[in-house]
Amino acid sequence: MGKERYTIRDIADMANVSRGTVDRVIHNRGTVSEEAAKKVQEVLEKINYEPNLIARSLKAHKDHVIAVVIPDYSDDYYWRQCANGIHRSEKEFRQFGIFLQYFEYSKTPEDYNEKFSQAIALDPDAMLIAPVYYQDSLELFHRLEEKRIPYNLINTPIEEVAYHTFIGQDYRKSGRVAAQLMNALAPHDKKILVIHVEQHLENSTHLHEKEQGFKEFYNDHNITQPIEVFTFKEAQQLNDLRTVLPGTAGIFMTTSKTYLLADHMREHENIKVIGYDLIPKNVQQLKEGKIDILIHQNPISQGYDGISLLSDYLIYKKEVPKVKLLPLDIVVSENVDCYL
Amino acid sequence: MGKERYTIRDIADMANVSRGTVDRVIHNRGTVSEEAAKKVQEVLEKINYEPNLIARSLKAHKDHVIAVVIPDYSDDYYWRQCANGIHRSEKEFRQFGIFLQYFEYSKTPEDYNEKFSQAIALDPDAMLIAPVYYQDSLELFHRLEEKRIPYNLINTPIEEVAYHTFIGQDYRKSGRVAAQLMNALAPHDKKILVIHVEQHLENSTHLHEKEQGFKEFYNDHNITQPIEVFTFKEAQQLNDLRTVLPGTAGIFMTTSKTYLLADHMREHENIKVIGYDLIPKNVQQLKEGKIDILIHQNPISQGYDGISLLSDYLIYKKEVPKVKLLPLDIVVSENVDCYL
DNA sequence: GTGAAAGCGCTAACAT
DNA sequence: ATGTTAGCGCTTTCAC
Repeated sequence: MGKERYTIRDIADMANVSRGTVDRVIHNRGTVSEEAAKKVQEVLEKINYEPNLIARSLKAHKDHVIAVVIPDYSDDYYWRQCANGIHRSEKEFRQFGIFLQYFEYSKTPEDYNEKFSQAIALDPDAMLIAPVYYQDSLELFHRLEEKRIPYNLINTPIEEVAYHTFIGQDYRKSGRVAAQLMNALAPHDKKILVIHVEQHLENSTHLHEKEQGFKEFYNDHNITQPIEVFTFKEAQQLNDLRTVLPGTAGIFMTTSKTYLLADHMREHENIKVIGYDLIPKNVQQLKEGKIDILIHQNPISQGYDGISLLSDYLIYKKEVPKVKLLPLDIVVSENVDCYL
Repeated sequence: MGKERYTIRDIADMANVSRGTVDRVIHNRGTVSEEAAKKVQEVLEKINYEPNLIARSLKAHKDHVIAVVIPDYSDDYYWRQCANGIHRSEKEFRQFGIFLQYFEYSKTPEDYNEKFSQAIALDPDAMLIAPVYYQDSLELFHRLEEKRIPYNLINTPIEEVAYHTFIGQDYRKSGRVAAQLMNALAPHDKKILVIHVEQHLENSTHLHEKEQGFKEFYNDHNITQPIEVFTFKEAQQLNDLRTVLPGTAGIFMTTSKTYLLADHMREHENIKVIGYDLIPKNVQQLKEGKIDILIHQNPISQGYDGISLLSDYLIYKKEVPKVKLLPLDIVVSENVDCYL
C-alpha cells in the first residue's frame, strides 16, 4: 500500500553507480557502459521507478516562444473569449518558460497572410493558428513544415496541411444536432431556412459542413420538409428575407451572427431560431425568447487547449492527439448561465 | 511584453532585505519589522509577484492521504464513472505524494455511516465524500470540522456543514432546464408526469429540488398544464403507471433510472421522456428514440475535480472555490457521442 | 565512461 | 528581527 517513491539517488545507490549515470540511462543519452546500463535497468524495473515530475520541471527549462495568429478581437466577443482561454493557458505555463507572441489580423485575407508571415519570420518554437481565411495561405503552411515548426489549428480545420492538433468541433455533426433540434421544435408543414452570413464564404468550408449535416439529418430520417439555403455577405442583405419569411417554420443560422435575425422577424415571432455562440447579443435574445437554441462552440476551451497541448509537447514532449473535438453543447435560456 | 518572472531572490534584492524576510512577509509568519514588511509589500505589488508553485511543492512534499467515501460502484455505472474520474486524478497526483484510501458503502444509510466513521478513524489529511444519505451523518461532519480535516462534497450538497468545495450541479436549475425542454417538446393539452425512483427519498433533497425547479418553470411562465408527481421506491411499482399513462404528454424522470420507463410505454410511444445520466441503457434508448433528452451530470468530472481541488489545496495550498458547478449538458441522440 | 557538484525557486531551521 | 544556509529531486556541466 504505502508505495515508496524512489529517487535517482536511491537508484544510484542500489546499482552502485553515480546519479549522473542513472540519469543517462533513464534518458538514453550520453555514453554508458553496457554493464552499468544493465544494472540500472534492473533496478528501475524492480522498483517500477516513476520520476518526480515536480523536481524535473523545476530544473530551468529553456524558454519557448509560441506565436499566436488569431483574428483581431478588440470588437469581437467570440475571438475575445478564445483569447481569454489562450491567456489563461499562457499564465499557467509561463512558469515553465512558455512565452506567447500575438499576431492579430484584421478580418481580411490580406492581413491574415501578412500577420501569418510576420509570425513565421519570428521563427517561433511553435504556432497556434486560427486560419479563418485559409485558402491562400497553404503556401505559408508549407513553409512551417519545412522549418519543422509544429502548429495547432483552432476553429477551422484544414485537411490539406500537416497540423499537429486540430481543436474545434465536428461541424457536420453540429449541423445534424441543429437539425434534430429543429425537427423537434418546428412544425413540419412549413419550410425551413438555412442562412449563412459570411463575407468570405469561399473560405468557410465549416459553414458548408454544417449545412450538409443539417440536410443529411433530414434525409436520413426521410423528412421531406423543404429546406432553402441563403447566403448573405452583408448584414443588410437580410432585408431580402421579407418575402421569404411567410410560411417559414424555422431558421438555422450557421454563424454567430444569429442575433441579426431579430430585427427582421417582428411579425414572425413563432418562427424557431437555432444559431451559434454565446455572444452577448445572442444570449440576450435567447433569454428574451427571440432565439430558441444556441450551439456553443467553446471558444475558451479552443484557446486554452490549443496552447496547453503545444506547451505540454514543448516542455514534456507529451504525445498529443491529432484531433481534439470539443462537445456540441446545446444551450437554451435556462442553462445558458452554466456556460458563461 | 516579455513578462519577467521574479523570484524570492529578486524581491529580496529589490527590497534590500534577505530572502528569509521576504518569505516571512509572503506567508505572514515569523516576526518582521513594519518597515521591512512595508518595503517588501510594495515590491510584491509592483511586480505582481506570483510564486513558483513547482518550487514550492518540491520542498514540502510530504505524503498526503485522502479518504474517499463513495457508494459501492461494482454494479452502478454512474458511480463507476465517478470513480473513474477519481482514479484519473489519483494517477495524476500520485507522484506529488497524494494517496487515496477508498471507503465504498453499500447503498444503505447504515453502511454509509459505518464507512464514513472508518474513514475518519484513519485520520486522513482530507476527504472526498458523496453524502447520498446525509441525514444522520451531520454529527460525523462536525467531527471532521473539529479535527480540522478539509473535505469536499460531490453530487449531493449539504448546506449545513462546512465543506471545502461542493462539486456538482444546481439541481433547481436542472429541473428548470428539463421543464423548458419538456414545454418545447410536449403537447400542451395533456398532463405531465414527474417521477422519482428512489428508495430513500427522505435523504434525496436534490431530487426534490429538481421537482421544485421543474414546477417553478411552469409557474413562472403561467403554463397551467397539469403536473402529477409519483414516487416509486422499487422498480416494479412502475406498473402502477398503466392507468396513468393515457392522456400523458411527457414524463420527467429525476434519476438515472430513466430507462425503466421503456417497458411500460410500448403503447405510448409519443410520450416525450426527459431523464438523467448517460448510463448505457439510457444511451441506447436515447439512440432508439425511446428517450428524447438526457441531462448529463458529469460524474467523471465530479470525481476528477473533487480530488484535483483537494490535491491542489494540499500540495500547493491553492485557493479553491466554495462551489464548483458543473454545466447542465443537454444530450440528444445526435450529440451524445461527444459526451461519452 | 563516469562521478562530483552546481543549481532551479522555495522553505525552514539555524545563526546572529 | 533578520540574515544565512541546507536541502527537496532532477538535470547538466565539467572534470577526471
